[in-house]
Amino acid sequence: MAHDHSELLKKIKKDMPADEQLQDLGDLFKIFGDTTRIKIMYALYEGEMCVCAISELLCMTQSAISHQLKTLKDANLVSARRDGKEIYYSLSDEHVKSIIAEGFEHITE
Amino acid sequence: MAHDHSELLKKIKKDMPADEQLQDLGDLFKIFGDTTRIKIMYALYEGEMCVCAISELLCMTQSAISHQLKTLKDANLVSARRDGKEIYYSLSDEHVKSIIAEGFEHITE
DNA sequence: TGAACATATGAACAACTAATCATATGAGGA
DNA sequence: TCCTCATATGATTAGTTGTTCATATGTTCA
Repeated sequence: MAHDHSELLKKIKKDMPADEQLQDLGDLFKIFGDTTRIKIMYALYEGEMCVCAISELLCMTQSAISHQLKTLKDANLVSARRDGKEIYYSLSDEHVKSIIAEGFEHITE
Repeated sequence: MAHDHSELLKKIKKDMPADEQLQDLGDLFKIFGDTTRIKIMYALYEGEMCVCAISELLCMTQSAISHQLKTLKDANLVSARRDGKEIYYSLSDEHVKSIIAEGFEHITE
């Protein structure tokens, strides 16, 4: 197994977050790693929208959007509120925007 | 196709980034959406490391690590430098850290 | 030059994911 | 109560992804 790294590895292991946190972090970014979901989150930047408005905006079926909204909701990235027949979704917190903003900085340089 | 949203949609479409950028953004986050890659990037927080040190740290095969390093390199998230037989990888820029930091904030609240 | 070491790479496969289709749930109005 | 509209959900499937295995490339040293 190659030359000796034990000194370096010992130090790095100390500073690394726990495996479970790294897993959660990966799971979080996985959710941002889909264009449809990114678009949904962007659409909600200015405020809440009902499902059919989102699906019209993205030119995708209501079912596809609903599935993705469920994913986003399960990850606590969006929240839902019912008003009559419609259900309005909105961003859960400001983290969504700041995460996207950081990503944006990287691709536009 | 449901009730009328044209006013709202028109406004939102104006403020949305171009499709291509949203695609790039999704592709970027997709790379962060894997625990192995997250761990590699974290390992490089303190400085460069050679491939076999990383594979030893993560207890994974050299091949698996090499494949992931290629993914990271293709996305300009890490850079490589050869020194003799070894190849040392390091983070390409500070964006990596700030993106991860933002994600971390979300999961630790 | 040849052996040993470090890394890269292509093919193959299992696991996962996102969209689709069909259908279920749930609310409002006639 | 029945019909319609808005949304949710389960099953299926095509496409994608991460790891493994085998092997290739490239460097050092004797």
